[in-house]
Amino acid sequence: MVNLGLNGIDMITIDLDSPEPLFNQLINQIKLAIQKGLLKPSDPLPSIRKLSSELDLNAKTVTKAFRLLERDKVIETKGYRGTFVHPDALQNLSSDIHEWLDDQLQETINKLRDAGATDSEIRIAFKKALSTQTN
Amino acid sequence: MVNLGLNGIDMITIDLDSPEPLFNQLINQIKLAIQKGLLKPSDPLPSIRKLSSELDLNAKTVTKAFRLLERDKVIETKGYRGTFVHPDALQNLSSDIHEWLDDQLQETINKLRDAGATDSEIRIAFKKALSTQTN
DNA sequence: ATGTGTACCACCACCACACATGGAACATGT
DNA sequence: ACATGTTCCATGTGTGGTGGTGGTACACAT
Repeated sequence: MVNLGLNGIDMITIDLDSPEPLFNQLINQIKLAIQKGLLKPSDPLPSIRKLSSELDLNAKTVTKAFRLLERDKVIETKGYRGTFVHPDALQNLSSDIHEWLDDQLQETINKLRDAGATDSEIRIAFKKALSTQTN
Repeated sequence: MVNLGLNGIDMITIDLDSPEPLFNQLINQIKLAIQKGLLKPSDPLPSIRKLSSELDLNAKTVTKAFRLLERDKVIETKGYRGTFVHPDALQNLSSDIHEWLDDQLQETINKLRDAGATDSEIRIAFKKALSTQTN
């Protein structure tokens, strides 16, 4: 369990013993800090290297969290200038693509099942379709 | 490599060293025999126990092949009376749901990817959707 | 030089699944 | 009694994905 005081405020809590993936914990903690107002839009975030060393995580883990947060427009990376809270972060906190993902896949799977496909066959076809690159 | 003479005709060839799953080889061999006319509609097939012992396969493997062949209406199991080639087998030989399966899943996955979803996220959502029972 | 994000290499532990095996029991009908 | 398909128990092996770690290197700008 590691706490990080950022801007003089304790906001990041990582539990190394939790079954929850570390990068996911980090994502949720940052979102929570923004929602609580501890981090405001356009505020600077610690660099990947600083966060990884202070939280005692690998840089790759922090990088992964940042990459996903940026995709969802919760943060903004500006190259050598560092990473910042996205101006519209508050609006994008709840924009979860996961529910939509679940619905889409559930719909497709129901259709395939109705056609008589075995779950095993669906899994195999799914693996094949996913491994097919879209290059 | 095992050959089975059925009705005095060699028609089943199983390669134990092939990467192709055994149950799949069996399915294709039976379909091929029907297509070639070596097995005709309403012809009787060897029992699961006989086939498994003569081909040196486990009964479960043969059972799996038979179950899938029956789902596709290529064969017909009549309980204690044995298993027979389906009367409409020739029409159902080409009814491969696999191509359709591949297309459906590829289409869905492309849509999800375009929406920015990670392959990992897609996999997680897929697993969740598949584990959701339709009872 | 120093710091930023980013991209690649490799490795390990864990877990879920596919495939196949073995054995046992059941209901069916002859 | 006998043979049919069916269904449950269990085990093992191999494959492949995930999460995480470690290191190195690059382009960028101060």
